Amino acid sequence: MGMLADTPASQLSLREVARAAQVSHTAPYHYFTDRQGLIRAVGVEAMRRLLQAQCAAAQAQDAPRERLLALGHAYVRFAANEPHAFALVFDPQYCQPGAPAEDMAPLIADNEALLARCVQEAQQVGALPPGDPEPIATALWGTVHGLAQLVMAGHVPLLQAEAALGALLPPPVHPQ
Amino acid sequence: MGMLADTPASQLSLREVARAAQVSHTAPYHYFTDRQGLIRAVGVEAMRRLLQAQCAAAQAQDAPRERLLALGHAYVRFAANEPHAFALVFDPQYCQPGAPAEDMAPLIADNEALLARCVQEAQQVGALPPGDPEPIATALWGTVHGLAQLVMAGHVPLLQAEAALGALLPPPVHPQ
DNA sequence: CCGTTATCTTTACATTGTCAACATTGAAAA
DNA sequence: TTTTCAATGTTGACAATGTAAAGATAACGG
Repeated sequence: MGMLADTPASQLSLREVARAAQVSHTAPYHYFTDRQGLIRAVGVEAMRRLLQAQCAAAQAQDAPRERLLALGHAYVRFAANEPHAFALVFDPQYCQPGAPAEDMAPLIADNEALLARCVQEAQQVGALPPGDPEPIATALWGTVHGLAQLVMAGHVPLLQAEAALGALLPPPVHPQ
Repeated sequence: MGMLADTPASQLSLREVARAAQVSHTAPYHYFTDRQGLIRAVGVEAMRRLLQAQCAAAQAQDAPRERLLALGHAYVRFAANEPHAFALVFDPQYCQPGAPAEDMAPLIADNEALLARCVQEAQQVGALPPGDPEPIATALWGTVHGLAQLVMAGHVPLLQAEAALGALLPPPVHPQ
């Protein structure tokens, strides 16, 4: 019984997934305590993929500024490609950060560490203004997160979002 | 019959609002075609309030950079204070921008115009880099939108988000 | 007076999440 | 080998929901 591979939307019904798995409508109750339990599990799985996409993108770039940009692109692209999964990861109704699922918390920590590391490297190279890296990291997270959300909702096309990403990070000219 | 004043969450049931209005559970069908119709109406109302909050904040500031910051603060604060309303405005399930409700479209246009105006004024004063204002506006929208979303979801406390907002907009020193 | 319109009700139905009460089955324990 | 027991499933029921159809009531303009 290996469902979870479908994950169409966030508002799937227990009975639908049971039907899709050719199984009676209460069978999922032996694997998840709740409808929320099922959806949370799908959300954790999605978060794992999101983090992995960012890691891959970051490792593929050497220069700190390009690494930071690649991180943002991966974030936005993941949201554009798997909007349901992305929305689930950040839906406080299912995955609230106050009390994250046991297996969700380390993923969140890893992701924040990855961003913090990239921000500091970019600062050391002068691609970001010096000073406390925390508000800068928060602002950048907000930017990519907001662009992802706007692309998902259809307010901004993906290309425009990617262009905006590059426009905000200080212009690509090395000073001198 | 003037309900709509309650608007607790986005997942309210038709029958609940009917009960709250002391009315049979199908009475709302004479005012809204659908459950979606009801929620969409609430969303339009919320968007109206969001736009008005931004206008008020912008008018209260003279300097372009401070006006832009005030705009962002108003945006984030609205999301923090009325998360359900904010989430509704940007929930593509109810208010999809591809085919916005008739009364939603002008509000969106007004909001984009307001941001574009503030961005251009900030550029003229040197508070933002020159060049095509569109990607800059998109990036700034993304930033405030993402911070709003992260505050709502509980990933970032409101104070931290406001600090990040200030940290991203180029440092408050006038060049020279 | 008659017809129309707005407003609301009652009744009904399919779907959903959840629970309780069994069945089956395979492996560990006796 | 027999017994026990947890894992995995089933059937049947319940309340709540969204939606539809039909009718009731009142106001009001011709």
